[in-house]
Amino acid sequence: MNVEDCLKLENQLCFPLYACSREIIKKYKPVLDKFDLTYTQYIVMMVLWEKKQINVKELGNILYLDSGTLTPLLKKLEQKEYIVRNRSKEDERNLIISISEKGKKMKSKMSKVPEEIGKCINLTEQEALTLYKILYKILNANKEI
Amino acid sequence: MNVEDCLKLENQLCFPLYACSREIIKKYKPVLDKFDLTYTQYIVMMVLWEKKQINVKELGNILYLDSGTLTPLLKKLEQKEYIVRNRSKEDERNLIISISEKGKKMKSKMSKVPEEIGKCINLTEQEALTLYKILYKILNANKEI
DNA sequence: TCAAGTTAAATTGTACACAATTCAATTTGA
DNA sequence: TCAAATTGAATTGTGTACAATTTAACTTGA
Repeated sequence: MNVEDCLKLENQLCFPLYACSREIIKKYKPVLDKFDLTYTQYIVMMVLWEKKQINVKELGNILYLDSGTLTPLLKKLEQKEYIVRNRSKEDERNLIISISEKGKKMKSKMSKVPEEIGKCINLTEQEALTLYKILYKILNANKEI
Repeated sequence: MNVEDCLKLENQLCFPLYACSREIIKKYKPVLDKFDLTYTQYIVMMVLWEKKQINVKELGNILYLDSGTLTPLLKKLEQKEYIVRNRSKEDERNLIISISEKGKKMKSKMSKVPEEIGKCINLTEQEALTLYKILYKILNANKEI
């Protein structure tokens, strides 16, 4: 590709990634609004449905987010009573995030969410799988450094 | 997929999209810092290198951004003297964004940027193309509605 | 054993994103 | 023709993102 063309928006890979990510997250909004969750809060809840307990550092590693983003977000989730924040007895530096009963109960109510969103994305099973694999190839390579 | 599994983070398609987008944009930072541009400012400049002139609405359509995001960002680009903001004579509602001489000159200085970023992404030519096509399939389908 | 180094969260400051509203300019239709 | 509707930016308010710094707790090594 020549110098002229390589700086065209249409020849970038990051731009459609960035735009696509935001467009899909917009589709989540009306669905998640019913549960008083933002998309970022929703993926935090997803981690907690699996892990039950986790500290901020580990949570950040999983979600590629730092304490600057997570601290205020976790405080909001605690206000909504979906999680509990507690300092670790063994190491006071660690803040342990635990899911609350209310948070656990929400999971079953949200079981239709992935399906609802899936309907909005016009990919074949095969395309979705290919996309998934390529994205994780990028993410995993990135992590190794 | 059962109800239990469909709410697992690892089974989501949006999450790696969201994480990947942010991870790649982070890679742009040290490169764009040299030009005193953020990633969003950079893609605005890309549009202007091609179009020379465009109003906020059209720019927003291309970048999937609204005036709430663009208005303050464009004011910053004007302060840096990369663009000029002017009301249209024909229709005072339209704000015409034009590239400045300084903005034009920056383009050639930035010709190595896409290559530098490309080196950070470990995809084969074929994978990159596949990813590109799938992302635009999603974006275009979304636009039609 | 305790000063120096490291670590985990929190804080600070900047910059998006975006929904919702406002404001001003233009268009439209009875 | 002019009030009502529409349109394009700007504004307002909330919620991330993230770099850089700070704070407090823990670890380490001379």
